[in-house]
Amino acid sequence: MGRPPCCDKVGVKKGPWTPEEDIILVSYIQEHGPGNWRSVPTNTGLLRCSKSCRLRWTNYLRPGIKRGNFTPHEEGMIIHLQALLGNRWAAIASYLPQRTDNDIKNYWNTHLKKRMKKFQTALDSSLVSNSSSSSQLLSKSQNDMNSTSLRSCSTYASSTENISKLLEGWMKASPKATTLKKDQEKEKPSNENTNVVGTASSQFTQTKVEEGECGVISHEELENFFSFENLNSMAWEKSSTDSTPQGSLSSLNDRFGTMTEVKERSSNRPAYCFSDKWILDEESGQVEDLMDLSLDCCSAPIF
DNA sequence: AATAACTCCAACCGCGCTGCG
DNA sequence: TCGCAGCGCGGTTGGAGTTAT
Repeated sequence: MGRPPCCDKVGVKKGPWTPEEDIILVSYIQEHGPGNWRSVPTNTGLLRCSKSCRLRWTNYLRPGIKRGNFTPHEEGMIIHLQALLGNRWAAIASYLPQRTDNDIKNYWNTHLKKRMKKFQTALDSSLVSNSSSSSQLLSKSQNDMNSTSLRSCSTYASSTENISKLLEGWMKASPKATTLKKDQEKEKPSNENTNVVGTASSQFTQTKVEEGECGVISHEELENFFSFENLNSMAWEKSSTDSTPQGSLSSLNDRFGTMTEVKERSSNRPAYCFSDKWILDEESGQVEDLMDLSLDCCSAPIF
């Protein structure tokens, strides 16, 4: 039943990629550009399935990928976006242009989810006892945040970075790359914030705009939705109910209908929807504001 | 020093969506 | 309209590395 695995073929290699394989893949993509993954294994002689090639490229070899060292700001973005979008890692990743969905997903699962859970427990007990230990909580949580974000990453990543750097040089020189860049440029909304967010973000923005995700939502509704109370309750809901996106996403759906419904309802698409703007605005400091707000509101930090 | 327990992340798997013939 | 191929996404896993005992 179901589709047979794409890597079922005998002779298809699995497991970690070697630098040699990376070079072969990168060279091929340099020549032909990313895409048409089906033909990659046959044309390169790599004993990998197309899926594996695509994954390796998108998650590690693609130029411009930043690895390890999530900044507190990035963490804040992830936490808010996760609360807002649920486990839609690709969507979240589009707001963090240098991070891959896999990276964000891993980081959430290994660091942030635990921390949120831990914090919620602490918050619950502090609310019950109505103690005034919030400042201690804050400093501890902040220390935790800082120490984790200072951690570095895998060993092979460095050689991957080298390949990426080599590739960046090619991206600048290659006419294909220029075309690609142009295409991405076209997707950029004409908003001054875009220079911060980058192409991946604009891609998502466009996707969202195409979906008409926000077109029918009133500004007021969204402001209510993004109010601290909602953000917080969603975040806590989320962190306490395993990893299903239902908590926050269903909140969204309850209020605004499913993506499909919204898509169906909307044909007039704003260049920017409110949630985009809100998130983009975070780049200029709203995350910090919200964090401050959270302290004021319930005497307890988000992290 | 040995090893058990734990953490982290690269890679895999399966499913859904989309486009095409 | 249907079936298939290709691609993208999210969940899960395996194993290397790290820490605790």
